Amino acid sequence: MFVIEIKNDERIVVRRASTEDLKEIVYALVSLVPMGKVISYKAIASLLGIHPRLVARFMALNDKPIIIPCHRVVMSNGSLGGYSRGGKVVKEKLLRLECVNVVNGKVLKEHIISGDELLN
DNA sequence: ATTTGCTCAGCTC
DNA sequence: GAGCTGAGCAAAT
Repeated sequence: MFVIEIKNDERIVVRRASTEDLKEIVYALVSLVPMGKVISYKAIASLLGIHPRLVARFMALNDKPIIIPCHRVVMSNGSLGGYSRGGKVVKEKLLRLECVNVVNGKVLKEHIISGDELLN
């Protein structure tokens, strides 16, 4: 993954994406997930060619708790995964508020979108 | 459904 | 630089 940067003097530089870059990109992607849908850590990770755990880490760091809907990111098998602010219980409640069905601690398949669908 | 082994970026020392 | 720790994954059981 690379980023293209345009400097003030109009020079263009291409460099490998730094951790900070990736973090921003991940947040941007997550905020694209619509209400009533969720996406997996893995889907995001494979879009960017990074490890799913790194995506999870970025969620945990989470600068902007409300603005970035990290509750819409779940495990690839539908299990909830974690949530730093209140745990799974809160995460599940938030999802329910958005009309996402959670059964036995798992999000139903129909709500899970792929990376491709996200980029539509 | 549950256990097991793999993973790799970040954190700590 | 080496070792530990996960908001995970996938295969085997």
